[in-house]
Amino acid sequence: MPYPAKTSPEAILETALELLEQEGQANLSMRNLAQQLDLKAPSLYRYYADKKALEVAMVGYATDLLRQQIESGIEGLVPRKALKKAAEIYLEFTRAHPNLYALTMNASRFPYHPSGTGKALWNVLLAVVGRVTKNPDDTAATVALWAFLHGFANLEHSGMFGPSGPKGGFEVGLSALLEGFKTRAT
Amino acid sequence: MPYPAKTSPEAILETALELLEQEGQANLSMRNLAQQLDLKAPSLYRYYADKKALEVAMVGYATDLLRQQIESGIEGLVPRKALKKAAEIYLEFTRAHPNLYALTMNASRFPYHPSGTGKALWNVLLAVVGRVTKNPDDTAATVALWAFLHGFANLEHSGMFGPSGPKGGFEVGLSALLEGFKTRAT
DNA sequence: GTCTATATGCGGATAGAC
DNA sequence: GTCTATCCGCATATAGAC
Repeated sequence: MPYPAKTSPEAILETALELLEQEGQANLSMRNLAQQLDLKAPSLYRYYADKKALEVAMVGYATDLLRQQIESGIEGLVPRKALKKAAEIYLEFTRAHPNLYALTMNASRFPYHPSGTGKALWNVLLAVVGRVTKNPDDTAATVALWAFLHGFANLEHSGMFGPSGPKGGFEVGLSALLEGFKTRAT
Repeated sequence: MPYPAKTSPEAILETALELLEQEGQANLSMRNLAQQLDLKAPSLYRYYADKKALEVAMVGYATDLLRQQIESGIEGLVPRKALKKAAEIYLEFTRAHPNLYALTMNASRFPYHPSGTGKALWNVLLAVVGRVTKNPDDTAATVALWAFLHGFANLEHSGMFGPSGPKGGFEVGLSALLEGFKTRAT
């Protein structure tokens, strides 16, 4: 008869995030998570209906955090600088939380849900790009930037660049896209 | 006492490739694979030491096939056209074999091995980009292109573009990169 | 609210008979 | 070369006692 409760939805979420980053997605099991919280696995189901519900919460946290970091990081910058800064923050985020980012983007398992935190993040990127291309709803250009950022982060995290590394590929690609987007504005 | 053998390394590999595309990576188990071949799982270990060895063979097949398709597809094209064509073939490949492509690029599990088929594929991309940037060893630009292609393919396959789709983002990004690469040549 | 015990299912891989 | 039988481990999730 433990009072008060030994845990909470927030504590579970926090611990899950830590466990994900430290042990990787493959080791994020309800058993391991419970162990970290000095609990047994069945107790977790009082707070999250199933594992997917917990993952949805984790993805929501991730997209919200990234959006916040970008929004505050680009404040007061002119369009071009803002886009570059947003790209850098995005990449830094994928480096700081590689497994959380992978979970977030591996979300083909979650049904598309337009009114989520992912939509808010998308809108921030859309606005940043729009200020450069002079088109506030430039889906195509935003998709292009997103693809580049995501691809670079993913290849880097997967170790696909090998021991020699990307050799300035990020800066070159970002500059080229910016150049192309400027042309697009005229 | 079955003579001749009921299977072969080649037949196993082929069936594994089919099974991967049809059922997805999660369902590619030694048991399922054996069933497709009218075998029992233990028999497979006579031909591949373990599952990882089989996956290595699959990745080798994928990178080799993609390299071949790009090489023959760009034959006789001028540099700019060749790069565009190579990018299109790359994307088409990821659409034709999404799960095989994912396995190939998910290869952080495989140790980096410079003398594999992946290196040959990289060299083709390097040459294609080099003809545009007038630098036969332009690692940075090749990384940028690769990141864009991989990112776009990955986001598309994950359903991250949502119901509205990428809205021309591929063409816009590719043109922007090409534009930037041309500038790089001067 | 947490626990033990369990249902149920999956996977990779091996030993040893035939 | 293929098989049966098995070991061993992992997982999500539930029932019901406390």
